[in-house]
Amino acid sequence: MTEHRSIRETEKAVQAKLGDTPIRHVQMVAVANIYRAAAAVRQHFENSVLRGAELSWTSFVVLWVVWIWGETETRHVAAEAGISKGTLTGVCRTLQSRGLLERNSHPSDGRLVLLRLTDQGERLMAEVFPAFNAEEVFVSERLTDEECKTLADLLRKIVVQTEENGEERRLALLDGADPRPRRSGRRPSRS
Amino acid sequence: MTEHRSIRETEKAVQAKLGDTPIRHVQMVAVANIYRAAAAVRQHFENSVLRGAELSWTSFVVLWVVWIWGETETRHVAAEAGISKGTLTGVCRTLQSRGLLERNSHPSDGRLVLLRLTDQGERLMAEVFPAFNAEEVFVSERLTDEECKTLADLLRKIVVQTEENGEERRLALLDGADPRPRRSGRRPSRS
DNA sequence: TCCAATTCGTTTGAGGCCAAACAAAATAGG
DNA sequence: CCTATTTTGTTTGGCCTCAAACGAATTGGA
Repeated sequence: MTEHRSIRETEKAVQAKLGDTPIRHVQMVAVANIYRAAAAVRQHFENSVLRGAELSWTSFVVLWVVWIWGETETRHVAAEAGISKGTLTGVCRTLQSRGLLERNSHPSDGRLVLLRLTDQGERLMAEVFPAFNAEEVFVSERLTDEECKTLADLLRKIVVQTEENGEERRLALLDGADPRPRRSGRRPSRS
Repeated sequence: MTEHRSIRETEKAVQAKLGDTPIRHVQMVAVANIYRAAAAVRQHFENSVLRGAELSWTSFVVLWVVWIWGETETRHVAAEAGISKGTLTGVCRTLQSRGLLERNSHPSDGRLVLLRLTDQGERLMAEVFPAFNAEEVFVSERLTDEECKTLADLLRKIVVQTEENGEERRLALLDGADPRPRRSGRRPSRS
């Protein structure tokens, strides 16, 4: 499979490149591994359980949120699934066209849209979720239950840190300057 | 910011939904948090250090790999960066067009392509990497160095598990059946 | 009772993302 | 030699992804 260079080798190469610049290694390795693990896990799920159900990771997560919480406003679904509202619009379109999801407008607030699983969506999730959990168990097979808890706990601290202090930090880094626009994205219509 | 439902609430809702079906919760939470943390961290980095340099997460990782290891064959870069070779082709095109990366053919094996940073790429990385590491420190601010090591270690076990046993597992799950093609992707030209 | 400000979901534009199909090159085995 | 087979990077097709722009709807003041 994908063969990576060893941690030790990498550290040495980094040190050689940086020389004097002081680098905090443990944090570097921790963050790198978060991302590597997330990619590996996602890959495995998409190519095992999800492939059979013709679902991408994201569509599964969206279905999961709506399945667990019942009829839900899109803004909550986007937040819970960890995707932008624009992305959600597209994913819902796909799921709706496959007959798994239903979109209804809110009875009293015309801006809101409510999402609900169709019967077919319910049936799919009842079948896929246990298989999904079985893979969660598989990928964490080398961890004890206790270690899983520790892992979840440490990761939660990182999530909380970025969510609670991230925005302030980003502002501080800009130090008054205007944030650069993204390289991609919609441009102003005209001035 | 994004307000999530509490773990406890979620567990309760899941239990209500699943009722009898036995679910391994600690693994579920651990895997969910890996993904949540990866997304949160990536978001923070893209909107802080990387935004200023007009780099996406992936282009940064690609530059980083080539920076650390020097002139490298594309297949190694893709593996190290954790992206598919097709994705790498596109990312390289972007980086090359911005004058940060150079592509040279291998002197003795005509199939290979070698990647190298341009001087401008070198300069950019020398500037961006320390800032990047500072953000790695920021997101792990609530963890001690010891906890960072533990975190990296637990995550590594998950990566190793999926990389060493994932393929076999996926084959076992199929149990002889042909793997379904992806929903998206190139179709056979004609038969 | 307006009318400004806010809060939604959608659209837009550019890029990232993968697997499978593909083409070019190198290697292996007669 | 010369033909399979293998190994590379590239192309393709369909989706995901985000932030900013946008329009529709609601809310808050005066």
